[in-house]
Amino acid sequence: MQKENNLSKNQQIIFNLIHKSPEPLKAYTILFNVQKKGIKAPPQVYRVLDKLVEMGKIHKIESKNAFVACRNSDCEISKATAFSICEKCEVVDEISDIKLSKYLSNFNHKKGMKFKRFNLEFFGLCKKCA
Amino acid sequence: MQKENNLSKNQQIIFNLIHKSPEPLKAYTILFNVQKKGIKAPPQVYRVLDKLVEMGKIHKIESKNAFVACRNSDCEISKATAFSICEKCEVVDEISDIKLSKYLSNFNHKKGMKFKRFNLEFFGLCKKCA
DNA sequence: GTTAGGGTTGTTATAATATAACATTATGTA
DNA sequence: TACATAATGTTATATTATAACAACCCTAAC
Repeated sequence: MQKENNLSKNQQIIFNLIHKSPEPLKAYTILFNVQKKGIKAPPQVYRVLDKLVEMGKIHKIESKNAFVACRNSDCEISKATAFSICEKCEVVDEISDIKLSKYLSNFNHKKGMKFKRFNLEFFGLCKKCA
Repeated sequence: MQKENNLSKNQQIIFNLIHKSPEPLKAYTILFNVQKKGIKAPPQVYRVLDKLVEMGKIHKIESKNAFVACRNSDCEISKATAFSICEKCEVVDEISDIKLSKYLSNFNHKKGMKFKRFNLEFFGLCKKCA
């Protein structure tokens, strides 16, 4: 079992890269950037990405097939994620809004489905691009 | 300009297929199913899908790269979409909840971003699978 | 210390998803 | 008619993601 916050070599390399990136990174962008560090093939990247998502260290922006580091202590292992995405400059911000998070976590589907997790993506123009 | 609700041949073929499907359809599944009707290549499918999304006739389930017909009069050209997704049987339902839709449409980001659109995906187990 | 198990890594090949670029045909409208 | 716009057809290719298998490295139990 993975120790808390104790990342393996490849996990650390890829997490660092994503963490210091101001923008979401795509799997192959990551691959190109870590090849000099010995991570040479797609499966190595995708495996680490899956693991980091599972740990809640990063999130996948589904509409962009790209990954960002988690900046939020409220999303508890990626069970409640929300992002704002600028359609022009493509800046992505993780939204930390406890009210929003609670509202959605308590939302119950009419058809009796019990939700374990949600992902919300807002699109628009950021302050700079508006 | 496309007349309201007046679909072209390929659009009609692909919309019909998606509309009558109980589950989200992927682009290549669609392609295989319409090849007998003369739609032979991926770009033909993707173009129609883009157009139908733009018209609000279908929605893309981002986490599944699949498409469902819009069952909802409230999402006004796909500006406010929400889905429930069963992680076991993969059933997807479009959520029509005016309160939820209003709540999210009125949500304002702290950083001053003005949202034009959102997409929300809930995950869990449906009644049957729970 | 050895050995068994789980997690991680390395590697090759290939599957699945999506778009570029360009030629052609239809449709609506001045 | 003639022009503009949308839709279609086609080939090739780019991008995103996984299958499958071998090897390695812990560490906990015997």
